[in-house]
Amino acid sequence: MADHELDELVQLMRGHRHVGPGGDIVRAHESMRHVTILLDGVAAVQRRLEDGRRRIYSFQYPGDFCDLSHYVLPKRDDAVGVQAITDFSIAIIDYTSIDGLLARGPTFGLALWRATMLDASISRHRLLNASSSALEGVAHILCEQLALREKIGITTPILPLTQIDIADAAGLSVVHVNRVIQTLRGLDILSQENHRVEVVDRKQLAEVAGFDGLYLDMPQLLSNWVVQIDGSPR
Amino acid sequence: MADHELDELVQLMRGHRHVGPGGDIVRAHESMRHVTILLDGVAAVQRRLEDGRRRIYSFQYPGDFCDLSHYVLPKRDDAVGVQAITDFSIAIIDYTSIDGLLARGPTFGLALWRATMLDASISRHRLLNASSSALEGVAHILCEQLALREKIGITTPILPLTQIDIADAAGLSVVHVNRVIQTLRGLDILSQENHRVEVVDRKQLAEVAGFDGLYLDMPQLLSNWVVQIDGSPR
DNA sequence: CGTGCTGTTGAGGACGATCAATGACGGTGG
DNA sequence: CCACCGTCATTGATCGTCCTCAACAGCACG
Repeated sequence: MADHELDELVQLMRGHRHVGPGGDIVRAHESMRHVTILLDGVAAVQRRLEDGRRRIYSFQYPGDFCDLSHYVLPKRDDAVGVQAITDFSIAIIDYTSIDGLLARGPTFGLALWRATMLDASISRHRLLNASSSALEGVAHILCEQLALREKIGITTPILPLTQIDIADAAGLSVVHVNRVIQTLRGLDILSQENHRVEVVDRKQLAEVAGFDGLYLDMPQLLSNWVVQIDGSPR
Repeated sequence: MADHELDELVQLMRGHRHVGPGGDIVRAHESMRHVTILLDGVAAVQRRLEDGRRRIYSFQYPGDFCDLSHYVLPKRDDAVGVQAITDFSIAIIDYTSIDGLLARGPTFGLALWRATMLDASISRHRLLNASSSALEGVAHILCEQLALREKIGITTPILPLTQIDIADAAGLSVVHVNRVIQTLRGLDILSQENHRVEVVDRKQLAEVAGFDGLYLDMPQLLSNWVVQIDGSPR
């Protein structure tokens, strides 16, 4: 997508809003008339089960669309919601604006299609990952998050995720995630500091995880641009 | 997508081809200049790991596109391939033809985007499913396959999958899948006949699986039409 | 009539869940 | 300033699920 097309998209954004940690951005079972774009912060795409457990499908960073699926498949109700992990802010684009851009030519549609394909690809990758050990699984999630954050210019080795978040993303119990983290600390991959997930040896982490990173190699990413719009420090 | 648009698509198809069980339709690491459409038979979207194991991401039926992801993300190499489960035949559409249709207006692009979104949605569902028990997992896969087959007019209660296929799809060992199948037979959900997966009590199967089926409720499915084109019995 | 693939069965062991209790930290109100 | 509470992190013990290894039976194929 060329620069002037990004500009057009940006000009359609309206209604900035702030949300605190734990707040819902996209509630399940809610019908929408606009898509939401994450401007700053971290969010979890998740699903709540009847018994109160939750499953995190992916994490989102600035530049990600939160609820494109509702635009494409409005009837479908996955019971999938998006929840704030940290403080953050969002912008909104009306469906009618999207309609207009799509009608203009195939470029914009291709870009959105591509974004969805990437999501699907990452989901598939998660499936692969799911069948391996807990150590590998957790390490893989950490690698993936580091890589995703780096792509949008966030370079701290400290991840803003609680062990609960990691457990729900990895499909493990919190207790076991804790033990895995202890192990990673023992291997000098995570810092010794308690109450914090800080990666100190990324190379070894990638080795433990069997992390490839190729699947994140996104040609023509849709991200990278919101940073310029928002300009807020992170 | 309206009927006349489907017709256009059909007219762009060329190069029918037959493949035997076990054959590759889409090999990993291969660059393409066309997309492939499954006309008849069953295929597995899978990935081979270094150690020889394989992981099945999904099964495909007539009307499914085998390799849309290569069109959208040509650079990306997931090492994902498509393999024949049964005998089957395919057709081919050149990238240039797709380009042409996309340029014509947003309808076609939306349909393809939607198909991808559905894939992503099914992948996510699989992730949910993965964290539950083996019994639930296998039952869920069986339900899903029955539902998918029904959508395109296949109503036999006999699934053409080996226990190995099911194991690779569920992320379980073959041995354990066998035991789960024994259990399902004991519950009179599967037929007693060995060497065959035949569902006799679908309702109870759905109950065991916690199967919802809503996530397969595809508005404006891209399938259903190849059946009319090909006309071959199944 | 061997050879190979799928399915079946048994025994032992590793991994991760669950239950339960405690510690560390931050915020709130008396 | 301190007691109280909620959330997150940590640790121990026990138990169930599922994997691995190993052997064998049925069936198709040449």
